[in-house]
Amino acid sequence: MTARRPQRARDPEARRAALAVAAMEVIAENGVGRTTHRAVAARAGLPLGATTYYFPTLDDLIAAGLRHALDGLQADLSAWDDRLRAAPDMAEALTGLVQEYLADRRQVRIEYELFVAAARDTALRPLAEAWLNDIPATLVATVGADAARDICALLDGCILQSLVSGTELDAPRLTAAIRRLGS
Amino acid sequence: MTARRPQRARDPEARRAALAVAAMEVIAENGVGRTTHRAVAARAGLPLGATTYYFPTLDDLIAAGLRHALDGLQADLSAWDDRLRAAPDMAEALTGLVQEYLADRRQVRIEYELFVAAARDTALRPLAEAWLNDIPATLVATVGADAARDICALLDGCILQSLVSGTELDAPRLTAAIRRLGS
DNA sequence: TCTTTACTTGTACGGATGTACAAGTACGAT
DNA sequence: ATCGTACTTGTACATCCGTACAAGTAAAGA
Repeated sequence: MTARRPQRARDPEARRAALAVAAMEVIAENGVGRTTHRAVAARAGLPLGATTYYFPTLDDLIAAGLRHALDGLQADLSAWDDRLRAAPDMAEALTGLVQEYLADRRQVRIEYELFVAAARDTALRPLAEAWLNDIPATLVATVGADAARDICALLDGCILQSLVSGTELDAPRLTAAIRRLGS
Repeated sequence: MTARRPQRARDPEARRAALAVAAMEVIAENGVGRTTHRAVAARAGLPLGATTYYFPTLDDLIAAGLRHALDGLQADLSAWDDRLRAAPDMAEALTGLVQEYLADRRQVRIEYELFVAAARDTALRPLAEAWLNDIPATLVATVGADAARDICALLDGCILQSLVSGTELDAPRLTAAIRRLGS
């Protein structure tokens, strides 16, 4: 209408990214189901209209948030792989990485939000599968594809337990369990 | 106001239960975040006002739905334990039970809805922990508390993978992994 | 310089939501 | 029989929702 307020500097790509980040944060705090245009816009410090301009529908906005989170996770995973390759003891190294990962509960919550959302909405399934199937190459090279998959399942289960209970990880126990599965 | 429609037979306890069941179903289909008074009432075939009469707030209604689901899960778990005790091969029996469990995706989705909701809302945490800590006694008796916990984590991870990917469980691989973890 | 296009922003609108509540009704206690 | 209480039900209301859109503005190309 009137638009008295002066326009800010134009930087479409930065806006798109800021909205994706804000969406990710809102999802982590409120869950996919309670993520709204307005909450994301407020979090990004942008007007409501910006959300619909860059993301035609709410599902697109949520998908962008989840995709952004996934990018971060995959970057983490790549760094993990490097550190695993250099580690003297793979099982201990893996346990340590999981402990680090668990330090930021926000990120962990997002991961499981994605899984649950994907279980219900098939459109999100490729996104979730991408993360679930992204197994450290070094792990595969060391223990084989099957054992690597088993170990990842074990880690997912342990992460879930820790996330829900809010308790710390039992590191020695996890290390021992990894050793049993990898051989 | 006018209430022209004739009242139905009174059965408060049945109503409360029907609402909990309906809430559980809506949560499984739409997720905790998209569960509303109206959706639950419609599902239960009851008027909107019934929901707020029996459950003062929406959170109470959702908690009732989750609690109801949890009761069902724990009954299943108890049945599992009986069958485990009678099974000749514990690892194979466990795998079979997981396969049966995965047959009803609706129930599985609810479980993970509960976990994710509990991760965000501490009020739900005791509920989620109750399920997570409910480990078959027979398993504990056979392999010890630590290994039993490891195995449960592995199962949770495998269930998650199957839920997200929509694929079947790799039964022989899971059986072998369980054997490795059970010292 | 003028025009076109891409971006920004405030507002509008039909509909859904959580919750409150008044009006009506069965049923046990007296 | 009547009375009180617990239950039932329809409706009201303020608020929030997704989305649409018109008005305004920068920047690039002619």
